[in-house]
Amino acid sequence: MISTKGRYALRVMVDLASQDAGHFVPLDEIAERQGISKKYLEIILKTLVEKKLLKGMRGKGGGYRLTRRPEEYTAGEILELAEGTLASVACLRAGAEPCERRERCSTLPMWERFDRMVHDFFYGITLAELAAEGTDAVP
Amino acid sequence: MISTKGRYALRVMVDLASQDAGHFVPLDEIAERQGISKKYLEIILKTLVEKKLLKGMRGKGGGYRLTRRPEEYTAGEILELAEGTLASVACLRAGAEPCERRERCSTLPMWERFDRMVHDFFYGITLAELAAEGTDAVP
DNA sequence: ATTAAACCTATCTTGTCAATAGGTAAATAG
DNA sequence: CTATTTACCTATTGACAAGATAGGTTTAAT
Repeated sequence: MISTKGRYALRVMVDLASQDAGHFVPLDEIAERQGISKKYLEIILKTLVEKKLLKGMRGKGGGYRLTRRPEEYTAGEILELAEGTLASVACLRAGAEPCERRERCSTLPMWERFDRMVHDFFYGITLAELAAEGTDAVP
Repeated sequence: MISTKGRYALRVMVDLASQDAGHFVPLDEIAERQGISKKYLEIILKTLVEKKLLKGMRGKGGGYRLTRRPEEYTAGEILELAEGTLASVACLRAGAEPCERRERCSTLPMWERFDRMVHDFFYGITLAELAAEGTDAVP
C-alpha cells in the first residue's frame, strides 16, 4: 500500500506542475487547494526540497516551485522518494540484509518480476502526463 | 509493501503443495521447515482454514492440507486473503468511503490502472507454478 | 488414559503513520 | 529598521498494526 506520504507528494507535484512555472507557490495555498494539513505537508515538502525535486524560497513572495519541467519528472521517482522505497517485499529493499534462504526461495523470482513491473509502470509515467489528466489532484 | 502475513501464507501454501497431497502436515513441521515462529504461523493458518484454502485436522495424525489441487489456487487469492486487501491506495479498497475529490482527481486513473495490473499479475500465477520454481520457499 | 495435534483468547513490544505544536531564520515591503 | 510573510527546524503525540508470545481448551487417534 502506498501511504499518504507518497500520494500527497504526487498530488503536490501535479498541483505545482499546473501552476505558472517559475512562480513560487506558498505552502498554505497548496495545502488549502489540496485539503491537506499544512504541518504534515510541510514534512513532505521538506524531503522533496532536500532531494532537489522542488526549490523552496523563504520570505514574502516565497513558496515552492519545480526545479525541472513537468515532463522531466516521473511518478516513480517522486513516489520512491516520498515513500522511501517502492520495493514490494522487505528482502528486495535497497539496503536489505541478504536473506539466507535466497537460493532455495521459490517465491523470490515472482517478487522480482513483480518489482520490475511496478518500477517500469511508475517510471514510465511523467508528471506532465498526470497533470494533463485533470485539473485537481487526489488521492 | 506486502507484509510477512501474505508472504508467509504463500510460503506455507507452496510448502504444502510440495507435500504428499491428502496427507496432513502438522504446523510444527511446516514452521520448522520454513523457519517461521509457530505461534505466529498459527494465526495465519487460522485465516487460511476459515476461508477454506486449507483443511485443518486435530488430534494425532492431524495437521493441515490443501483443499484443492495446486493449479486451482492463485497467488492473488492467497495474498489478498492474508493481507486483507491488495489495493495499492486506501481509496481503492473494497469498503472504502467514496472520496469526495474523486471526480477531479488527476492521479486516480493511474492508481486504477496500477491496481488492475497488480491484480492481473498475481491472479495469473498458480500455486502449482510457484511450487515448480524451487524446493523451499522464502520470503 | 495418554498423547498429539489444532484451536482459542489474551497480551506484549516495537515501529510507523499521520498529525500537531512551537519556535528560528531568511526575504521582502513599508 | 521594523513588521510581515514565508520556509525551515526539532520535538511530541495518539492511534494503530505488525509481528510475535503465552497459556489454556478441545478434538482425535493410539
